[in-house]
Amino acid sequence: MKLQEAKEQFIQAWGALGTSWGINKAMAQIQALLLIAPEPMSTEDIMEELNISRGNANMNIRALIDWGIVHKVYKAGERKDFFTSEKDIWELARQVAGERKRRELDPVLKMLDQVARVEDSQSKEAKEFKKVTKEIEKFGHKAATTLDMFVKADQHWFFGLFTRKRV
Amino acid sequence: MKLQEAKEQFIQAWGALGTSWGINKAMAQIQALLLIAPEPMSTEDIMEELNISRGNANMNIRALIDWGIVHKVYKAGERKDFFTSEKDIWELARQVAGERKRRELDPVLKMLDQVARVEDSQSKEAKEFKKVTKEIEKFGHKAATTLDMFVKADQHWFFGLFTRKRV
DNA sequence: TTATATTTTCAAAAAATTTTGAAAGTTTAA
DNA sequence: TTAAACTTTCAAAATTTTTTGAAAATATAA
Repeated sequence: MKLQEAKEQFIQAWGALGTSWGINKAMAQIQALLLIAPEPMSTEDIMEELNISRGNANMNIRALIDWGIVHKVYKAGERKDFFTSEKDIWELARQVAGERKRRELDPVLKMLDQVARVEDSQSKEAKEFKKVTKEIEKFGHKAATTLDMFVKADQHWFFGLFTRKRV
Repeated sequence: MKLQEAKEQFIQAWGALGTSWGINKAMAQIQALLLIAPEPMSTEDIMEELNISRGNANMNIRALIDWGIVHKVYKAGERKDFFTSEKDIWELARQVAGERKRRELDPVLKMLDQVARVEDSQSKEAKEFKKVTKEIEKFGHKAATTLDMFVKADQHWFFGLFTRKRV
């Protein structure tokens, strides 16, 4: 396989994966492109390589920066901004996991805490509602703890948990 | 908070959560509704409660069955189909994790294996490409192993790993 | 069998999301 | 200062995804 073909396949697959995880295609593809780029890229480089507009590139680069996985780089003697991706995959996964927890899991836990205070608790309906939401809340808290550990953990320790023999 | 209000809040939050994980709103909301329903529901019950069309209800119920988290139930003397959700949250999470691994992670690993066979490996570009994709592949395999463990694991053992003291 | 109930399909419509591109805003060099 | 380089914004357009609803298909009872 030629390099160009391989790159295209990688970028397109990464875009498709992003899509099924609620991340828009351009954003995922920019991330993929920066991952495999040996040098920081400018907005124009990215626009050209992915065939996307300036506005699209700009917005998604900033979203990636907001996620903490792409960084602005200043090049001496250059006026434009350049961008690189975090390249350490463990670091990337930690960052994404931490952000998604904060943005999605934490608000759901808050909501579950709210709805647990349902007044009625005589009816069959209310009983089932309370039971299920409490179970989800318990699970959610355990997941939150696990994610917090993951975010702080050392890669070798973490994966070791699943490859070493069960005690 | 009144039960009706709590239900609505739960269902709408679940729908929103689904959306940010690449699952459509109706599908996530049907799942939420069945989770808190004390009895199996018919397509009509679901249509009415969520204000969605028959086609929409039908397609998404089938998608949920396809994911293995909603089941058809036959009610004696009734002609229509009724549906329930898997209610055990651990079981639900296992099922979803297993399916997503199969549908998304496995194909990406296959792609990475493909692109690793890039011919050129002299250029800086090709070197970086190989390096990064190999790193992702290694990480991906570890994630796959972890998911496989999760899917087979007992809840208490699994969460215990993160709450017990590190050895 | 026939009629009725129920489910499925899918083209078209609606809604949601993404992308564009040009204008406005900002920064930097001279 | 001014002007050029560069970045940001956002309304409109394009695209993608979801939803609808009615017709077709299937299943069940009489």
